[in-house]
Amino acid sequence: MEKEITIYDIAKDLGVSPTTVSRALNKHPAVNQNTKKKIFDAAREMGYQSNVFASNLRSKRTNNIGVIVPRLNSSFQSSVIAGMEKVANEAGFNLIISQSLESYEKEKANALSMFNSRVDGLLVSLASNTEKVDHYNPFLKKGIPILFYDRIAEQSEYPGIIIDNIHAGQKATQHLIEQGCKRIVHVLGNIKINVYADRLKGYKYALMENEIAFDPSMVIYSDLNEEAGEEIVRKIMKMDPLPDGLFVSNDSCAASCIRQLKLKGIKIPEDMAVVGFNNEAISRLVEPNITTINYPGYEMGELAMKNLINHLGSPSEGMLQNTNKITLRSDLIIRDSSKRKL
Amino acid sequence: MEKEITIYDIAKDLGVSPTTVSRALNKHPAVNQNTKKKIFDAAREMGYQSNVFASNLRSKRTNNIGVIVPRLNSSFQSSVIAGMEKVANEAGFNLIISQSLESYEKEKANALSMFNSRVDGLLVSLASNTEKVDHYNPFLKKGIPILFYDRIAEQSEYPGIIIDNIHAGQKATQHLIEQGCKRIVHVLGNIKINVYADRLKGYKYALMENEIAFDPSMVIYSDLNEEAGEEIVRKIMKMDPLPDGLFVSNDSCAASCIRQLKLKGIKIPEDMAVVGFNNEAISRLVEPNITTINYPGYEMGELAMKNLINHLGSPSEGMLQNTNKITLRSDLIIRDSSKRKL
DNA sequence: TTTAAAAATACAACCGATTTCATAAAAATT
DNA sequence: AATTTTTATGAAATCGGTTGTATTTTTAAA
Repeated sequence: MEKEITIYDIAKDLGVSPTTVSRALNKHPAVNQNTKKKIFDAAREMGYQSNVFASNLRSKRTNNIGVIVPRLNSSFQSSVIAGMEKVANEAGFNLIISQSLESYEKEKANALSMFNSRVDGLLVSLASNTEKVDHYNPFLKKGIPILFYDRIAEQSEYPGIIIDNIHAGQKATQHLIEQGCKRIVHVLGNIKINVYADRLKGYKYALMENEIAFDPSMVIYSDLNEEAGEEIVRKIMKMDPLPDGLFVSNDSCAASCIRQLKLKGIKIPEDMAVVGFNNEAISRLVEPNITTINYPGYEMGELAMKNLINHLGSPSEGMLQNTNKITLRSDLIIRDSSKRKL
Repeated sequence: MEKEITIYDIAKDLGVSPTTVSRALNKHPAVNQNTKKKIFDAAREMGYQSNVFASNLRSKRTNNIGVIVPRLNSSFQSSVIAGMEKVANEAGFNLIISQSLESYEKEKANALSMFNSRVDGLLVSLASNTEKVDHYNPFLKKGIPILFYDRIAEQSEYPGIIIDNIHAGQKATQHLIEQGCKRIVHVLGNIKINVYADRLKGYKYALMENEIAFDPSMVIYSDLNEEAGEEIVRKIMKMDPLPDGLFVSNDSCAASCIRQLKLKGIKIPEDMAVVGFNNEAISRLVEPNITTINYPGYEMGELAMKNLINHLGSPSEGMLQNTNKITLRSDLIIRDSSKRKL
C-alpha cells in the first residue's frame, strides 16, 4: 500500500519538469539523449509504473479490443479467439471478451458494456437469434471500427469476414453426389444465421447442377450439439426410401450421427456416406474418419484482428465500411466416411 | 466526431453543480429523488456516456479481471473461461484474456502487460515450463488478488483452485484393477505440472494398495494431443508382455490411442481396458465410449471467478492468501472402453 | 561579436469524474 | 419561536499524465 511513484516524483528527484519526464518516457524526439537516459534509469530504480488511467484519459484510447462471441467453449470459436489474441497481443492490444450465449438480449447488453468500457474496436460474431444490429450503431456514430466475423450482419453497412459457406456447401454436396449418392440429407442449424443459410444454398446449387430435385423434407434443423445425433437419426430412419448421403453442418454432430447410424446397423460409407463440417479434432478420431470442410478458425481470427487494428489509426468514421466483405476459402478434406469403393 | 457530453454540460444545462450530477448518476442516497430524475432524463436526452477513464483515474479500479491461460483452444480451458466470463459479466467485470502458449517467457510478458493494464485481479493457469512464479510478485506487493487454477504454483504462497487429481488418478487406476487389469500403462504430460504429477501419484497409490509393483517403464510421457496416439501405441506394442490396461490423461489422446490400438487388432476393452480424462465431448462419441474422469471446467471457472471477486473489496493485502487451496471433487464415469464382461 | 535558428526544457491548462468539507435549506425537536 | 437534526447541494482539490505555448540554452550563421 505504499503510494505510487509518479512522473512528478521522478521530476523532483532529477530536478527536471514533469513534462520532460513524460516526453522522455514516451521517447519524444525533443528530449536530449542524456536526459532521457537519466530519466529511464531513475524510473527503473524508483519502480515507476505508468498510470494507464491518466494516460487514457488524455489520449482517449484504451488499447482494448472487444470481442463478442456466441459461446467460448466451442472448437471453432476458441480457435478464432486464439488467433485474435495472438495478433492483438503482438500489437500491444488487450482482448476483452464476452459471450452472448446465443441470446440477443445478452448480446445487446454486452455491446453496451463494451461501448461504455470504451474499447478501441469491436469484433462480433452474432447470436443465433440476433436479427437487428441497431445496438451497434453507437459505435458507428463514434467512429469506433466494428468488424463482424463468421456470423455476420448481412443486410447492413457493417463489414464482415466470412468463409465461403455457399461454395463449401456446394463442394460437400457435390462430393457426395460424385460418390454415388442420390438422396442426400442436409442437417443444419438456425437458418437465420448466414452461415447455415449459405450452406443450404450451396447444397441446393449442387443438387441443381446435377439435376437432382430439391426435397425440403430432406433438410433437418438441429442445434447441432453432440447429443443431437439421436434425434436426427430417428428422423432419418423414418424416411422411405432411406437416404444414402448425409451432410451435417458440424463435425461433433456428424460424429454423433455416425454413432447412432452404426447402432442401427447402417454401414458408413457403404450404406450412407457422411460429410461433416469444421475439421474439428473429432473428425480425425472417430471410426470412420469424417470427411469434412476445413474451416480455418485460427486464421480467421488472425485476419479479423489484423484488419481491425489496421483501421484503428485512421481518420475516423469507420474506414472499414469500404472493405465491405472479406471471404476466406475453405477446402474439402476427403476421409473414409464418404469414400466409396466405386 | 462531436465532442462528448460531460457531467459539466449536464450540470450547466440544469443549473446544478457537477457534484450533484455525479452523485445522482451514481445513485448516491443524498440526492433528492426529483433532482435525480431530472438529471437522469437530461443525461439520456443529451446522450451522455460516463467516461470510464476519468472514473478509473479517481477510483483506481478498472473493473477488469485478467486471465492468463496456456491455450484458449482447448476443450477444458475454453469451458473454464466460459464459466469465468459468466460470473464476471454478472458482477459487472470485464475479462481480459491472454494466452501463454505454454511458454514461460510469454507468460511473463503477459503478466507484466496485465500489471500495467492495472487489472483488478488476476486468474492464472501456468504454462508447462513455468517453474518460478516471481513474475507475479508485483501483484502481491500491490495487494492485487491472484488466484491460480488447475495448473497452480505448488510451492508458493499463492492460493489455488484445483481438482483432486491424486484422487482422480487413484480412482481411475483402481477401476482398471477392478476390471481385472494387472499391467496398466499410464500416459501423462509434463511431470512438472502439478496436474500430471498428482495423477501419477494417484496411479502409484492405487497400485500400491493392490500390491502391484510400480514399473517406471509403464509410464509414458506425451504432449497428449490428438495425434499422439500413434507414437504411444508404438511404444505400447513393444512392451512384452502387452499391457492390459491404459490410463490416458486426456480424452482426445485416449481416443487417438484407441483408434491406433484397434488398427493393430487389439480389442477394447477385452484386450485392453482404457480410461481417459476430462469428460470431453469426444469421450461420448468414439467407439467404444470412453470411461473418463469428469473434470468440471465450467464449474471451476465459475468458482475461481467468484472467489476472486469476493476478495476484491477487501482491506487489501491479498486476503486470498488465507484460503490457500480449494479442491474440487471429480468423478469417474464408467463407459464401455473399460467395462469388461467379468 | 551580434543575430538568427535550432534544440531542450518548463509552465500551466487540461482530460472528466470523484470526494472531502463546508454550507444552505428543510424538517424535527424542544 | 428558537434550536437541533436531517437532507440536499456546492466549491474546490484531486487523480497522474499530456500538450500547446513560452522560455531558456545551445549552436550556427552573419
